[in-house]
Formats: sequence, C-alpha cells, structure tokens
Amino acid sequence: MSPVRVRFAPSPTGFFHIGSARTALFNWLYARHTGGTFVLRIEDTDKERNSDEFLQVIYDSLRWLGLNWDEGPLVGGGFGPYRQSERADIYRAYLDKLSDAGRTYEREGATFFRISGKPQIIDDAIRGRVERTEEKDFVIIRSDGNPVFHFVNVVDDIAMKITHVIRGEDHLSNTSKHTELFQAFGAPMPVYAHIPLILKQHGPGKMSKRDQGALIEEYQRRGFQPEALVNFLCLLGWSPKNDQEKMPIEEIIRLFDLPAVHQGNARFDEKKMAHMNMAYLHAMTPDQYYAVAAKYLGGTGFLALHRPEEEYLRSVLALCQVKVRSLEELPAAIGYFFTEDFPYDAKSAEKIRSKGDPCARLQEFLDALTSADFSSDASLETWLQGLAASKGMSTSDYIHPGRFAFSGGSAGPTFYGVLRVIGPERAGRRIRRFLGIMGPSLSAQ
RNA sequence: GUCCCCAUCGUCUAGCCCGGUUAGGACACCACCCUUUCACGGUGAGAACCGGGGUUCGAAUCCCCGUGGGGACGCCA
Repeated sequence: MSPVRVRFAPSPTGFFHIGSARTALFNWLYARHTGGTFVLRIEDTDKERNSDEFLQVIYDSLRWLGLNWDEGPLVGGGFGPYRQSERADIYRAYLDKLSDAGRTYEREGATFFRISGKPQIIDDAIRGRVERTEEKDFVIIRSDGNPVFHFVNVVDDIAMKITHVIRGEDHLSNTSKHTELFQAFGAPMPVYAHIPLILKQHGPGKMSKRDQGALIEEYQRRGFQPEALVNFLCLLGWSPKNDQEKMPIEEIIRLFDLPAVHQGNARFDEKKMAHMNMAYLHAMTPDQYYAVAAKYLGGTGFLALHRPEEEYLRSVLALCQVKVRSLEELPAAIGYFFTEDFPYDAKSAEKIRSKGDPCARLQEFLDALTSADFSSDASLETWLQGLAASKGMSTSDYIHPGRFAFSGGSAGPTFYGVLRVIGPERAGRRIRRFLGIMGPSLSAQ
C-alpha cells in the first residue's frame, strides 16, 4: 500500500473554528500514526470572502495547537503551490481533460459538469458503505471564470496524490459529486472518512462561529493550554477504549485509528474542557507553570501594572498553582500579593468580627512577629503555635484575621505559605493597615 | 420537501462487529473525608441501553418499522 497522504484544506473565510481544528487534528493524528504526510492546502477560490488576515489565523492556530504540516504554504513540498489561488494552470489543464471527454458544457457563462447519474457507492472508513445518487449536473467553473470548490477539491486531491480524505460529516452528501469527478478523470478514489460533527452545548444544531467556545483564538486568548485542548478535542468523537482520558500526545498518536472514530455527533462541554485544562496546569513543574503563567499575566497587562520582581512572582505562582483552576483566575487570585491597596471583602470582614476580637489577636501577632522564623511554612506554624499557646488561644484565632489582613478575603493558599511569601515587612504593614481601618470601626460598635 | 448519516447516564464515552456484564469510566451534580479558608485530592450516592415489532433458550448487542437528532440540497467552502 502506498504511503498515507492526508490533507487539511481550510478556507480562509473566517476565524478558526473548533470543528476545523478537530478535522485538522484527526488528519494530523492519522498521518503521525501511519508515518504518512500531512498536507496543508488553502482553499481560497472565493476571492470575495478571503483575506490574508484570516490566512494568518489558520497558520497561527495550527502552530499553537502543535499541528505542524509536512507540505504546504511556508514549508513547501513537491506538489505545490499549496494555495488554490495560485493553481489556475493546473485547473485549466484538468478542465481540458474533462472537456475533451465530452463531460462539460456551458450555460449562462458557467461551465457545468455532466454527471453519470449512476449510484455512487463509497466504503467510508468510519461510516461503512454509503450510497447516494447525484441527480443534477453541477457548476465547476463560475461565470466569472473561477473554479468551484467541488472541482478544485477533487483536482487537488488527485494532483497531490491524497490517499485518505478525512473531513466533517457535512461533506458526506457532497461525496457523490466528488466520486463522479474522480471517475470522470479516471483517477483512483481516495479512502473517505467522514467524522462526526461537534454540536453546540445548548440548543439545536452544530457549533457555529458565534457560540461560546467555538473559536480557537478564544482559547489562546484565555490562556488555555493547547495540549489540553488537543487532548479534549480528540476525545470528542474518538475514544482510546481503555478509559484513559488525559494522555500524552505520543500515546494518542499510537492509539488513534479511523475505525475507532464514532459515527454519532458529539456535544461540546465547556466544563469538561475546563477540567482537562486544569489537569494539565496542575501537572506542570513549577518552572513550566511559571513560564505559561508569566506569559499569560504579561498578556493581560498584569505584569506592566505591578512590575513584580521575578523571584517574588515565582514564589507567588508556586504557592498558587494548585489553588487556581485556570490562568484566567490568576489576576484576581493573586492581586493582593502585589499591591497594598487591595479591597476588604465585606462578608469576610463580618465573619472575622463575629468570631472574636481580630484587632487584639492581630496586635499580639504583630508584637510577636519579630521572633517569627520565616525559613519555612513549618517553622512559621511552630512559631504561631507558640504564640497561641502563650495567649491561651488557638492558631485559627490568628489565622482567620491574619488571612483577612493579608489578602482582604477569606480564601486562598495555605496561611503559612502566604505569610512566608509576603514576608515580615508586608505582613507587618498589612496588619497595621488593618488595625488603622478596622480598629476604629470595630470599637465604634 | 428530497436525499444522506446517526441513536448507551444531563454531557463525553466503554461494551455492539464475534448475543449471556451487578451495563464500566470521565465531566457535571450531591454527600462525606482531608483542610485554618478556598481549591485540589480521596471515598461514596444518584443517573442510561429512544419506542415498537421480530430472530433467539437468551438482545444494549442481529433484522425491520417508527420516533428523535444531525447534515446536505449555492455560479459558498
């Protein structure tokens, strides 16, 4: 059997859709699984709707997802050019073959293809036998001289020696047009594999451009991990059948195969996507996490605003990695580490007040602070236990007001971790701020 | 309307091809544990074979018919 050649053939007419991403992914996986070639071809025959800006979106999205192409724009290959707008000569030559065989005619300035009208039967690698009969001749060259999708798609698949056409089910009904053309050219038919569609998570129909989570650039912007998105996407319509979900890409490549792809459509689920993303974030080493988190924070303007020292930022991120579910939550979750002007949460304040005398505890805490050992969370814990014991209090009598004074809220990483990272200077300053603001209002009641 | 495809927990799915399972896993939800908090993590609970006919000793699994869902019917791709 000849080596596998698959292609992803997007049209630069819009943003990069999650369904397109999965089609690209399945093609890429099949190429990598079989040791074949993954071709990128740009179907830009519709001049009205194409733009270089969209072209760039395709390149960026594929690269971000890690779906490198072996042949195509920017990388070249033996079957170029890889943009249909540059292949007019090839289409002319193939059109002549059809015309010479008497399979074309003109009407109203457009060139029509004369179908055979015979039942078209394909043995789809995913669907099995599918039969459909094409009933009408169809346009292959528009009256403005530009070739139509069905024509260029088939011509290029022939010219580029594509062996497997892996595409969305929305093309299944078009396939009879395509097989008619393959036969008219006397070309061998590729193996077809029609993958299920991704349905929108709420409401009827397939996922459309306007749906939440439909665009790859959205995930990019929101700081999702591309590996997590790829992992999630391959589980939409395919399964390794062994209950594995989070898998390294090498494992996915090893296990992926066409017959295991489902026939039914799959509904998108942002919660499961978010969970996968979290799993990848939590599995990172502190260095890896720092790299992606710092990059994300840079993009949001957080870094420009607070200008943190690298070592301090590193400590904060190491402390918060397991506490935060996505990079998006980061700015809100770690803001108080970098400013003295963080707000006090009213509800948390109420809770603190109701539980005891936070000002008295924090005054004691402040007085004892110079004797605290900041070398580790454990040494701080020992120190606080000593303080609590000497005052006849429990550590939580200090922890809750302390957390509030340090962060303005009641949730966050371990208290001793926060104390260690912010250090004695900030800790003292924040307690004095708390006493200054909250002391008078408390005694007034 | 015509044609094509599909059908297991709310969702993603395993099991189906080669009939015999307490129908398994994950997300979500709920409870408990862990914990100074919030998460994470752990344990547990609830939750499905679309309906009807066949075939068979026996059907989620094979066949047919309904129903439901999806897609295609452009001088878009």
